[in-house]
Amino acid sequence: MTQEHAGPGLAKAYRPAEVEGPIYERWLAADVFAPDGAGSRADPAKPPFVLIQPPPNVTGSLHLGHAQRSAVEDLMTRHARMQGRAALFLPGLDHASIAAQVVLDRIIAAEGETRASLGRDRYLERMWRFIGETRNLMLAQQRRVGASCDWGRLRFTMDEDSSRAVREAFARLYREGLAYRYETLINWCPGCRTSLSDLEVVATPETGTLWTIRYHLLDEATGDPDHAATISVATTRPETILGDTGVAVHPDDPRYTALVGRRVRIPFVERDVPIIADAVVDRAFGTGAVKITPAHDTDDYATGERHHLPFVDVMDDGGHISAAGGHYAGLERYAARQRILADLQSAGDLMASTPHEMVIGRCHRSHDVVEPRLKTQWFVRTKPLAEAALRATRTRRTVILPERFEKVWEHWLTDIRDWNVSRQLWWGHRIPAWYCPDGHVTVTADAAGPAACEACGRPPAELTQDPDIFDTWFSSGLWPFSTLGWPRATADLARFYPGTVMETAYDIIFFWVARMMMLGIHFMEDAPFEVVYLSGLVRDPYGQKMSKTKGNVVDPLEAIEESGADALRFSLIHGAAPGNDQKFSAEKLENARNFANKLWNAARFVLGARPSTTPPDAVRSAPDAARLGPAERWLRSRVAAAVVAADRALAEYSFGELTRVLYESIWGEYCDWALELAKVRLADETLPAADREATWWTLVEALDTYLRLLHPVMPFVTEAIWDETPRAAGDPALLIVADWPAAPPADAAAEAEVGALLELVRALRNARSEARLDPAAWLAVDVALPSSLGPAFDTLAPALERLAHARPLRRVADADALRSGAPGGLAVVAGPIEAMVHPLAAGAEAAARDRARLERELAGTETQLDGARARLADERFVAQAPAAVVERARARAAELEERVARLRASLEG
RNA sequence: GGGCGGUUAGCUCAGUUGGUUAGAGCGCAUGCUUGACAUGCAUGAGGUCAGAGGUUCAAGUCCUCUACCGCCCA
Repeated sequence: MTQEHAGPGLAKAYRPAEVEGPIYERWLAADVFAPDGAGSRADPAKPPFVLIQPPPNVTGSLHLGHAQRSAVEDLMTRHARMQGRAALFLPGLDHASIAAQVVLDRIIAAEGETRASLGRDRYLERMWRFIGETRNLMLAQQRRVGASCDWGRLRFTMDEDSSRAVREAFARLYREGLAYRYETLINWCPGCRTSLSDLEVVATPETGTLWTIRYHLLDEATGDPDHAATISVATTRPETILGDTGVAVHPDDPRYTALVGRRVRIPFVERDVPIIADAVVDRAFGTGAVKITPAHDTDDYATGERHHLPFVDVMDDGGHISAAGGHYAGLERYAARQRILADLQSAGDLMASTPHEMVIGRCHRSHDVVEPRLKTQWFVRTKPLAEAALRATRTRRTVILPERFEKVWEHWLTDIRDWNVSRQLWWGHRIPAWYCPDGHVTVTADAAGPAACEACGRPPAELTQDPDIFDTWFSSGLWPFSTLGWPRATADLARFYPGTVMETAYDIIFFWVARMMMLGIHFMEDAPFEVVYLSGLVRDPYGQKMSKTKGNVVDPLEAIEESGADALRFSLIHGAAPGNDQKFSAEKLENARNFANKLWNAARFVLGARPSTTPPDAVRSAPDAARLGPAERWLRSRVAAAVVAADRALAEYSFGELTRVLYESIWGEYCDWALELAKVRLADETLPAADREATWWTLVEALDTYLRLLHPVMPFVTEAIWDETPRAAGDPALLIVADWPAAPPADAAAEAEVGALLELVRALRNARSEARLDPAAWLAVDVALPSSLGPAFDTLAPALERLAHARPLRRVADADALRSGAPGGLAVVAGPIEAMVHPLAAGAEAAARDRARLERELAGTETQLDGARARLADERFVAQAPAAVVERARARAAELEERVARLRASLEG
């Protein structure tokens, strides 16, 4: 594409598939994505713009949510780049520890393998092979969306730099006493065979069963069970009977006072346990007596600690009963439950069973019921870190958008509990802790491991590394600085930390944003970003979350192939507000595609309408102000308004507003009016060439500005058109690095004059339509207008004729002259302008319809006038409202009065 | 149990610090092969802004309560 082929060189319809690929290649070749690339035009005096991409999970293809977020991230990056800031959009991929294992487990299952059959080393090999395949696919998808990432700085959460950062971060936390190893009750997923953080457990309301079970008290004399003396307990989990080490009642419960201190025999495991009194027991629940299983229940754990009860773990890692469960050993936990219930039944000790509404914790990956279990795990002490994160948001060092999320942020960080970072998985960062046979712990950031046991000096050969890996969010939490080279003191780290914006979906605000804030502030002594922009979720047209299992996932590539990347981006940004979910629909996509096509065709017209006197390679400069007509001045003023509105929307991160402004300006003003007004003038050979040139340059200037404003949202089509658009001196070769436009001054007079004349065109069209006159007929129209509009009218009359399909459009002296002409005309009132349309053949029917139209208009206007008068009659309004508001109300009332008078005159005349 | 959000045209959604006549897209109706575009053009119909109360000269917008829908935390 070259300038010589401008206009005619553009195809009749915009075909994104032919345009997008080559343009992306040109951007890459020009090296404009990197803030320090050869093609960068960044001003070193301006602050850099840094957006580290939330790394998508490397496990699969991208969905519409990714496309939406890439679009928003890219929009911000491109805007900043055009403002002359060094803009870093750093891409990445996440190894997604547990999520990846779930995916790979499914794949190898289809191959007849299991994690166990492969073993750790071969499993990890298989994983690297798998992500080698998905990785390139995912990166290609991002390019198709148009993301202007600095691919040279691409990072992976499992690459060497990230590993170094993870080891260093953990070693420092350990030294500072912020990481510790401890045995306690943790969340265990038997399906994933790993512990989970509290966030990964999903509280699920379910209807279970509450069973009442009878335990036999021991005869105090013989120590044998007394078949007559029993205590009944209520439980939803009979299988945990095997781990019971106590029965508890409320200390003030008279039903049981006499039993406290007695012992009962736990059936099947034949364990004798005490009846204890503890205020934690809810007397109203079940029988008022509860079994205590300290190793399998959070509340029981605390009770067990208070009363020094033994902790008996009766399950294994796969959720089967362990050897501690006697002859139930080996049974899956729910099978064991059924067997135990049956055995209780036959023993006569199952007293009742009732449906019970309860909340069950399930694994957010596998949906297995999470088992509380006693395990030794690594924890991060979060309290001090969370306080620092709260300070950052409270002082507005970091702002969360939309602001309402700051409330949940406050709440969660205030009540935060320590973070279990150990996972019993294979795919992830190995915990850099080594244990010696004496139980000493050595933590080191050294990739080679410790030189000796820190405590007793035993050689490395006698030390064993912790088999566990880190929660995937631990490495993610370091992302804002690990990506920049930390812990090494790199130039990137100095220049690009802290970042500017963190864009992510609101559903991972705790998983991720909170951890980045905590760890960023801790290690870098400054919050990792200025703004947290939380996107909503993209749902299907019915409001459902998109998921592979539901089969309602829309592949962004399909949408791109169908309608183009720009259309997809626009449709995902248009009408969306931060933090609000949005439904994706084919109609929105189609509308966006139509918009791209509209812009394309407008450009095709403008570029093809170059006056013959203007050379094809002419350098663009501001049009000659002395030769601008009212339409040109009007357009320039409207463009200025668009720049102001776009700047405002961007400053407020209101990207839906940005697209709304641009759509309305480009389609509703530029295409619908400015181009149509210009057509006549451009074709008018009687005008001096310089006038026609000034008109054309005004159109080109406006197009150029719109392209710049729209580029961050629709980068491909704008770049393609700009390639054909005359450049100004100093413009770069590519729009992506062109300057963001500055708003030219507004022209209030031109806006008022042309605005009134366009209103006349609308009123004439309306009159013709309402009277059902022949749409093809050129109708003679007389116009009476205030003298202030005279010059603009005279200049624009030929264009107005064309737009209203009215010819001749004659200016008459005043309204009386209007009515003194031939009878049978249709009266039209448009603001301060009055007109009389003369139908070719005066029909009684048309006249009647026209009368009805005028009467409707009069009635509506009178209603408005009544309202305006009532308002002004209110003394309190006049006294208390701001003077400007009152003034506007007065002007409004005066205008309505005039309008009513004109309509009345028209009806009478 | 605690908290947050939503309820605006047939559908999907915007709506700035309260201030003219509440907007858009799609859909609908009536027309139009007007030389950039039928992926288009013109005109039109369609809303007591969930309900009730309050603050204010003025409320879709602020406050209180209610109903329904959704989400988060426990």
